[in-house]
Amino acid sequence: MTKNVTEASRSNVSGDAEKPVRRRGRPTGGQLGEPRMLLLDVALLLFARHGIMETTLGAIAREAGVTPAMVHYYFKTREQLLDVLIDERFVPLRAKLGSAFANSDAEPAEALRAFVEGLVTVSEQNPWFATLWIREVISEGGLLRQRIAERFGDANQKASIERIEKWQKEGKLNPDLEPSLLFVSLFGLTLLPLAANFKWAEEHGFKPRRDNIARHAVAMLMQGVGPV
Amino acid sequence: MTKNVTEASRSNVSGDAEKPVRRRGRPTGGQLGEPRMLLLDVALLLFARHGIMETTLGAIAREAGVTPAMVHYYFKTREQLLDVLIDERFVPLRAKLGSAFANSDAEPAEALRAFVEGLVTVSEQNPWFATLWIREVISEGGLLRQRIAERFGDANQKASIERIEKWQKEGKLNPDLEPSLLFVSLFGLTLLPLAANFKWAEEHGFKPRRDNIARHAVAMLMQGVGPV
Amino acid sequence: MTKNVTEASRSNVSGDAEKPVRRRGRPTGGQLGEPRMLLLDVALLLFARHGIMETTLGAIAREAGVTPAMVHYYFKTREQLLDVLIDERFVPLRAKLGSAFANSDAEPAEALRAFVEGLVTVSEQNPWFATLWIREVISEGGLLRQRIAERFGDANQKASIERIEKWQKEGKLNPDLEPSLLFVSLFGLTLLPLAANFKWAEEHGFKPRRDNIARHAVAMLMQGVGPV
Amino acid sequence: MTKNVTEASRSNVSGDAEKPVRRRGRPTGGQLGEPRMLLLDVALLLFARHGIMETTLGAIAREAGVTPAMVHYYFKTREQLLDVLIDERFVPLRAKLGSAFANSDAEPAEALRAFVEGLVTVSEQNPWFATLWIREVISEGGLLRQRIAERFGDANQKASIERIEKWQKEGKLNPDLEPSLLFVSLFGLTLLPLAANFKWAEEHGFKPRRDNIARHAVAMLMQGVGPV
DNA sequence: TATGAATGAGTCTTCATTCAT
DNA sequence: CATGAATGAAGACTCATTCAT
Repeated sequence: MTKNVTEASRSNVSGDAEKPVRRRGRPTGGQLGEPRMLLLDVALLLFARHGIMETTLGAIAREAGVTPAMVHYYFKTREQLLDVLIDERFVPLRAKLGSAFANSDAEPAEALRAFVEGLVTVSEQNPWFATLWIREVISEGGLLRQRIAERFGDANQKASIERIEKWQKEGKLNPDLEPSLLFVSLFGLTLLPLAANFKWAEEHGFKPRRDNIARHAVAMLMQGVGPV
Repeated sequence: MTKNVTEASRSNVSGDAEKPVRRRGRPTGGQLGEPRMLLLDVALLLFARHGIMETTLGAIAREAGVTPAMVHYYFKTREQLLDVLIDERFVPLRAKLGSAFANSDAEPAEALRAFVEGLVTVSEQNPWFATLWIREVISEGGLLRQRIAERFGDANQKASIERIEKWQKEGKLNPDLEPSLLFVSLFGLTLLPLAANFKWAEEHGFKPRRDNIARHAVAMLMQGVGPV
Repeated sequence: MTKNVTEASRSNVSGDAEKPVRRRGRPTGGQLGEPRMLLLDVALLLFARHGIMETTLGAIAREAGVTPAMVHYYFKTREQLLDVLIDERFVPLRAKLGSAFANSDAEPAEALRAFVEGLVTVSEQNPWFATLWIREVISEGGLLRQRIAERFGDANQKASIERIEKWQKEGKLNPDLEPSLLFVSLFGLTLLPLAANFKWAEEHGFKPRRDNIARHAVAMLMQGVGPV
Repeated sequence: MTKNVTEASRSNVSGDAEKPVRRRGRPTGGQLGEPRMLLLDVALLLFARHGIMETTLGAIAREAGVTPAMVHYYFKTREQLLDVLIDERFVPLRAKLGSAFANSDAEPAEALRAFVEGLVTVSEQNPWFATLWIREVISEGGLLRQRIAERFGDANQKASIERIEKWQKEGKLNPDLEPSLLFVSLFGLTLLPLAANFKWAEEHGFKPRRDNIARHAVAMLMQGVGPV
């Protein structure tokens, strides 16, 4: 059969190593829904690497070694792919983080430290987390922001803020802090450095400064910049 | 990627009025190069609102009330528009911030506080600054990151880091901090909340919590979360 | 450059009916890759009719009764369409012509006559051949020139030239000829008249002067203009 | 004044040396209509170098060191530029060649030889002649073909053909030639090699093989390929 | 379940052309 | 005379999406 020029000539345009997660060849068999999971993984990887809008369904398909039509087959539309990603990947993490804090009856400072360390741990286990959270969740206009907000009423958030205010009144927390900003600050001390520094799959082994980030964030948290 | 999905689904996602900055009608007279400046303004506004890749030249043109061909007339390519934006809008701000810190011979903590307040001030005067810096400069893969780096060698950055290390050795700064992360933390304490909360030009009057953000950041900076 | 001037002003410049090769309606069924071949045919037709640069992908699509996007689907870029055209249409013909001459051990004059007749035959069977060869291969700056040269090292050409020199030394060929120009002359005696006169597919039946061209060229070749 | 990126960044895209004929700076004074002539020269140069359709008014303007608007000022439209070019540059040459032949009462073979040598001479003095004649005049669909034909009724051509037929009947010319093709053949023996080999202005001095081309063409003409 | 073929809508870009100055 | 600014129309190319198989 005559073949179009298409695939053959497509060159890897970005300088990235960009090794496909999996390439060609029939799926290795496996469970039902396997390709679906693969596609979600690949999507997260590329979304984090290049941004959501910058990542085309075609790119995801190529990286996963399937046809663009198949991405469509599984998720029907780009929008729905995002929805699925949020429901199946973001919400669980976010819930875990949230409840860990909400249920802790540790001392305030200790609870916050635990939260921060939880953030770093989660990011370590999910390389896409920091980048996507910073770029697409926190930032005004981020593509995931509204969706996540919808699926995650602000009851939670309100409770947290009130808890902080209570702690401040009890003299257990720096009273100059702005309760509504504290959580953003915690993200800023952890996810932002991670988003800024994370070198993707290309960096085999040697994950740099992970510990440092946690230690640094905790240091800021506990004491600020001033000397002991 | 296609913009149509976006367009279709973001229809005034944050309730923005999305009123064009200026509409039709002959240029209001004015200085030479006026439209060029208008276009740069509009571009920054939309880049910050929706992200760089998400913003088409056509969208900029529409918002500015000109034809897409005219955007092209002034900047020739999308790439060059970015370059101009960086050279004429980012670099000056960045230089101002940098030199303010570099030349300060105040006490460490005081210098950092000044830097943080400078950041907030700059962001106040340039509504696009926080969002774009967080999304497109700091974040790995951000579209402005490399360009800005190119135009802004790391000599500067290195000097700052060494200065911090020196301060730590002199016992003037919390020794548990990671020098290379301190600046990212400062961005995280200021720009991140700004990027997260800023409601654009549409919000006439009532600029919320600006003071709070500076105060909160300084509080974190000076003392951490702990009570006095 | 703009096509609109052209389009507007060449409206059936040579009285061509300009009937599309095929119009709308579902593909007539048929073999796999059928549209690809159709597109190649149409492309050659239009390239020969109007020149390569003057022929837009859109024009090819229109003529073939498909969407511009589909041309793109099959060839991805204009450049690649040219490459395919060369590889699949030009190179085979050129190879046939070349080898026919190279392998002939006929007398010199006879070999040249055969080559000339081969040229005319090929042009008869491939209406686009003469025009495109003259305009885009031979002429300095022709769009196909370099590409064909790349795919067709000059080893061949060199061998032919040396053969001619040998013949001249053996007294079997007019010694006043310039070996390196002989082949161009042969093209000039055959393809140039063809390129100048050929009325395209539109002219059903009645193919004018084909025989004459061969006869004339051979007459010039064998004897020049002088009387017997 | 703020300057658009436009000019500054336009890079010379083709590998050609492409030294502008004249650059910037006010016209050096001079006679009325001077720029007009310059523009015609530049246009012919570029048309021959890159083809007519491929050459934009902008390119001509740049090469001539003027604004695109000025090209327009002098010629109003692209179409009219072509018309002017034909009237002022082609027609005179063509007339000279034609009348030289028509008025010659030399022996047939001698008249043809003179015509051929005239062609080569004209091409030598007008580097653009061969290429443009081959590509845009002789070739079916050439952009100049129809226009030149219009301005140059075929009375002339008919007369020439009849003259040739007469000569044939008188036994003064090879009777196997096709009268209507003889002139095309002459072009093919002279202009085609010239069009194929001409290296533009870049080749300072050293004009290769010009003499050879005339000699070769005459040799073919007088005697064909056969040995003496 | 999967995909090759096809397309409509949209992107950036180019260009000839206009016009006020 | 000359041009900077502006634009409409078109060009190549991209992409999400559909659909028959």
